[in-house]
Amino acid sequence: MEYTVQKLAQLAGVSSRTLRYYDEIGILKPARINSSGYRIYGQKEVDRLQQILFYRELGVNLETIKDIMTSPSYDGANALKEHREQLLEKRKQLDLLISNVEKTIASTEGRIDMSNKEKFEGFKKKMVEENEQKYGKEIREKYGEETVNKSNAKLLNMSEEDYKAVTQLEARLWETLAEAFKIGDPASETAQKAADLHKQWLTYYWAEYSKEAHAGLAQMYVDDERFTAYYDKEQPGTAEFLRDAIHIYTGQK
Amino acid sequence: MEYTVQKLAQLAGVSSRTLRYYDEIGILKPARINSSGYRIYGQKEVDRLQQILFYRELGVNLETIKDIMTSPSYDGANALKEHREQLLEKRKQLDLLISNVEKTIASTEGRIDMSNKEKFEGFKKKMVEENEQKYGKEIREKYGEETVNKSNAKLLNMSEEDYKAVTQLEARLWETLAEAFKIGDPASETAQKAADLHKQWLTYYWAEYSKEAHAGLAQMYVDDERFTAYYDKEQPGTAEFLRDAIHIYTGQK
DNA sequence: GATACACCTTTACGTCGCGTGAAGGTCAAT
DNA sequence: ATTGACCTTCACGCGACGTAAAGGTGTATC
Repeated sequence: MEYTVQKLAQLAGVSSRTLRYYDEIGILKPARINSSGYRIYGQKEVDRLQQILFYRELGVNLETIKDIMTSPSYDGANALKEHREQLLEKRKQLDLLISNVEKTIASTEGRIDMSNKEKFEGFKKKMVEENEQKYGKEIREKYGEETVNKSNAKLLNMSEEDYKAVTQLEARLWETLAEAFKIGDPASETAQKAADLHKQWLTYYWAEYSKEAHAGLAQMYVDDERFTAYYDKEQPGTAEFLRDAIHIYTGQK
Repeated sequence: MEYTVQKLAQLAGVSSRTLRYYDEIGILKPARINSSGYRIYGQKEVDRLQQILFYRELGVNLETIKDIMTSPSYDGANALKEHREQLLEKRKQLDLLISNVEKTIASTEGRIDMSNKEKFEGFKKKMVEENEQKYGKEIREKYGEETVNKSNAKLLNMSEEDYKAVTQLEARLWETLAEAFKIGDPASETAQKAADLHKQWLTYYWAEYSKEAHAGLAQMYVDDERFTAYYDKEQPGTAEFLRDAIHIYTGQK
């Protein structure tokens, strides 16, 4: 079965403009162009569009969708399983919102008390996800598409549980780093502990860890003002110190 | 408890830019501006922001949110009840998508057959809603904010069931209209039946029906080329015929 | 073959809801 | 006074299309 633009648009519930745009940006090319110059889509494109719409529904931007789906490691069957997991996550968030609105109703009726913080339960999760997407972009600019495609795919799998774990890792990293800085030796046991915590933190963002990449990222913390500022905010010199500790940890120095 | 921009932004999980933008477009004004020119938000604004975020979560554009919330008939407690209903609807749609992805997985594993149409179940609903929002805008341009605010509020309450009913009404309207046109008399029983069906169709979009508004809309069908084209697509002259039938129905002629 | 209508193409400008940054002011702790 | 966090306004840019113009194609009907 073949489809021209409007036929496929109607089938999928998108606009023909969307399909032309997707062709233009290379995310969904037609199977062929007929003698009149018309786009002709086939079964493969139907299935691909479905996947795109799932990613879109999950809030993934088109550039990232394209990266993921053009990666050699992309596997349609696995992607579907991931979509399912993400959709279940999304439903959890929606359940949070439903619970929130029900509590708010009870609160306005004077049945319960509700803090201002609770009033935004379920909305906040979104912001966290957006920040994580943004951070992924920073890494891309430094390390290229291949690494980041993988990390984005992994990123989308991060559960609430993982997120908590990451947050805790980060907190421990800061503590350990501050302590190690006081000791003053990037080779100390404490500093090496910090480097290890940093590695563990990274494994939540990187699908594959390598010492080279770790060392390179540490160098970036010192070379890039924004990262330096971030790490030095509590104690100037922290970015350099962490870079040194990581270089020792990874055997680059 | 009072909040400056960042405090409220953090509480709610939005950006400070968002809050400034909301002030700028008049959707969420601060309680006051302090002597330094800083925006200061209070409890009322916290609650209002929560409502805005619920509407936003439900896909309502900011202009419409503003209209709804500034309408004299706006009632925060009722809005919360509506949010709840809409969120439950949204969950139904999400369940459709989850069901879809599960079926697609089963299909790729060869366990079931799945049509291309089924592959887009759950995505299509969205497009319908978007079209309805757009249509609401058409009416606004002709009838002003007051009527449309109410119709938008009603629009958001439209359930799947209502939607089906509307679709069926529309189908019957077209049938009856075609039949009445053949008879050729806008005063005929059939034509009056069509006008009545049209009224019933309208009650899904208008919170309040009036004969004047109905007659005015019918005139608009003839005056505005786009509506005329829509009604004349199967039989030229249909827009005028329907206008006449409605004028008789509403006693305007 | 001509006509009408629905659909196709490309090009191009615009919209919405912010994100980002610049330039400069304010607050609070040291 | 200094520093760092936060505030303001202004302004440009972005992603994902929506809309329209100008012109070509397919199909049914006369």
